[in-house]
Amino acid sequence: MSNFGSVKVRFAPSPTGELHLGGARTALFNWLYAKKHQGSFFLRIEDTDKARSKDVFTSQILDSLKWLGLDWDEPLIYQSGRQERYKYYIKKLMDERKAYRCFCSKSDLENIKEDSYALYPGTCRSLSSDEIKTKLNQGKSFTIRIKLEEGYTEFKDLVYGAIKINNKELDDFIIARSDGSPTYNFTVVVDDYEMEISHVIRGDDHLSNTPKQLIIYKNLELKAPIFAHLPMILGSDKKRLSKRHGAPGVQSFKDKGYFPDSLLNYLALLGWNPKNEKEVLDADELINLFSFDQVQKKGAAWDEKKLHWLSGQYVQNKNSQFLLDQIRLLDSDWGKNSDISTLINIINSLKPRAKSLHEFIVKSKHFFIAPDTYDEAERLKAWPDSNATEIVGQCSDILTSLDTWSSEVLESEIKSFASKKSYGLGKVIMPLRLAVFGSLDGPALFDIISILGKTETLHRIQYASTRMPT
RNA sequence: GGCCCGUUCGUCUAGUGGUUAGGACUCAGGAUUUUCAUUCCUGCAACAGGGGUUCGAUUCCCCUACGGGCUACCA
Repeated sequence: MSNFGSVKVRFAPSPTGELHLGGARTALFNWLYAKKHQGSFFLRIEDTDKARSKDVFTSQILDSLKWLGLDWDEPLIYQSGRQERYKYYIKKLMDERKAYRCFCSKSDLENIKEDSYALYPGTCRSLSSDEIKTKLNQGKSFTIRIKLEEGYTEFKDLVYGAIKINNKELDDFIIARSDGSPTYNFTVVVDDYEMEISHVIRGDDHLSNTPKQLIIYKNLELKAPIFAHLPMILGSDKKRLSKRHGAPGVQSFKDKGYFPDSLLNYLALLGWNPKNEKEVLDADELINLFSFDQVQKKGAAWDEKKLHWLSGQYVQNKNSQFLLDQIRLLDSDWGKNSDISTLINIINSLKPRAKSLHEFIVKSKHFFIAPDTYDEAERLKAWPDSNATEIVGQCSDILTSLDTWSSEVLESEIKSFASKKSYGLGKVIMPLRLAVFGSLDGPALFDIISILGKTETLHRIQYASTRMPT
């Protein structure tokens, strides 16, 4: 923490799309840093691009942040409501002659520049006041450009270290458009200053913008914050994640039944490492361990397989009642005809097999719906001949005669039957499993039968026997 | 084109001027299990290339290649 005051950070999404993985990671690191230093975490909606900004995206972004548990401090800032402040600072620069009007039109600029890469040559930089007056009287529109001085601009990035660039590489860039609206680099500076942001933590696509912003700070004579740039998150093709390339939204992970804490955990591991070998870390641990010197400089491709694995680790650590509540949030109809204790039993039986809430829903299907068809390959495997049919029939008789219906009793009865007949256990269990569950995969057979109950189990066997080899 | 940034197993990463270059995910094989999964064990697999500096470089420096970013009256 700096000696100058408390840590204040911000996440500044533009509402031109939903929150995707990259944005979520940026928000997370800001949040972690704020929490670690008992600082504040603010949100600023950069909605000045009127054409692309939409309110629905703002609320989607806020919803996603809430879901992730990245709580922010008030107030929520909208750039669109701050036009007067930008004007104030632009006027200040104009008054102090640290910025100037540029009357060049777009086509002028195309002609002036030798090629499209060339810097603005400063055509209007030293117009006389008479010239300016004349152009103004002619009603010529103008932009406002910042006046660069010779020299170097340097700063120390918390992730990338010392960065130094020659101001010659930059030109007198535009800070206000011809309609008077400020450009991004300018609004960021004004906002971060007025919000008293101590640390600007953002994607490294802004690394090259930082010198420009520093020049604005300098011309405005404002104290600049500390910068920390985060490497990009890439897709599996190693390309930068962006809205245009179909970057997955946070919402889609919620829909797939991933837990917010597992996604947060995963995201934290992308571009940062806790410097120990423990990877399953809750928010408190992340906060505790977080540090910029363990942040990577290179982009990181995200990998759903690992997220899936991590999610599975979280499933194992959740209690079953919680899982039930969460499943119901995803699908309010799930198991609606069963009582709670049955549902808890189902969840328990599926727990080691499910890596997301969604998988509970998929894998539990045949607890609720009796199978009516059987996969051909599985039939061949479990019911190769009439022998299987006979075994299932004998099991059915045993089950019918049972009064006590528990996993343990079922197991011992079926096992003793198998050994009495000298059947391998698989010879008994496989055909039975297919008959009652419609699948060769799934929870322990005796758990299935015990959860299904006597009536349902016998029904299913009865139906299956009509489909078995004779 | 210019400037900035980067490059360790397929992926996420640890790491050091002298290491059998470590872990995790994935994948393969094995053990356990009534199936699947879990769990456990084993295995495959990396320092982009070339020059230096050095007794010795994956590690420090330079170049090249490759990748990314900025170079907008987008953010």
